Amino acid sequence: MKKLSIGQLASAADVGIETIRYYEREGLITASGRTAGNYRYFEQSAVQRLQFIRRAQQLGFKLAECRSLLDLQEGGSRVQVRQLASRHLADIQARIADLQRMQAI
Amino acid sequence: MKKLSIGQLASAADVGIETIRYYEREGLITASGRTAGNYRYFEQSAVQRLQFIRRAQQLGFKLAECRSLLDLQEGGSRVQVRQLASRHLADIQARIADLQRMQAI
DNA sequence: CTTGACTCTGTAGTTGGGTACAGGGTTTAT
DNA sequence: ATAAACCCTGTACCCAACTACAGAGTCAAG
Repeated sequence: MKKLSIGQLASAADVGIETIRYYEREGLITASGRTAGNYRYFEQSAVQRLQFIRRAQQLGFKLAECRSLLDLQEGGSRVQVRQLASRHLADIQARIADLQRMQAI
Repeated sequence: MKKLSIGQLASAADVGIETIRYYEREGLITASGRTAGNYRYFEQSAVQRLQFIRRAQQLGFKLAECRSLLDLQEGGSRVQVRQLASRHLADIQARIADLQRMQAI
């Protein structure tokens, strides 16, 4: 499969280039290599990875939590990912119920 | 009903004193008055107001959005509050569904 | 082979949402 | 009446998560 430059990845995943470099520094994503001229290149799967991060983030996961989720995923322990995620989702659903219960809303 | 000092309000609503003063600066809460010695005092209802803010925040509302919600509430337009909130909740639920749909999780 | 778009590192600035004093005045319990 | 606990303003600092350069090197279309 064709590799992606950082700019191509950025527009495919709809995030900024600087954001990708930031995520790399924070250990959330890794370029699969560098060109002779030191340009990063990424696998197509990086698009999904970024989308995963974005979604988890929108659900209130912090970047460090996203990293944990991705690490677990990497280690192949789907069960743990599911547990971590559903604990978080349960939390969110409780908060929603909470808010809905408030007569003010 | 007995009024609350900022410290009493803070512990009743389980937020920091500095946070309350910050919310006041940002227009999210107002002291109902000041003592002769310039101490703020708050109504009991301020506790609910702070809890409302905290809950909305945990659901991903920004402080400015909380302020809008509270303003609408103040204006008595429950319907608009409900609309704004449920639009947001729908959004969250869509994101949850989204994440759940990702086979990765 | 040029030129314009792209990327590199490094550093600095921004925004949102607080949190921490300093240096002072006020309340309250005894 | 006095000491401990509380509160005041103002300013500065903090963290997360970006975002914006600067100055220099690289790539690709014509």
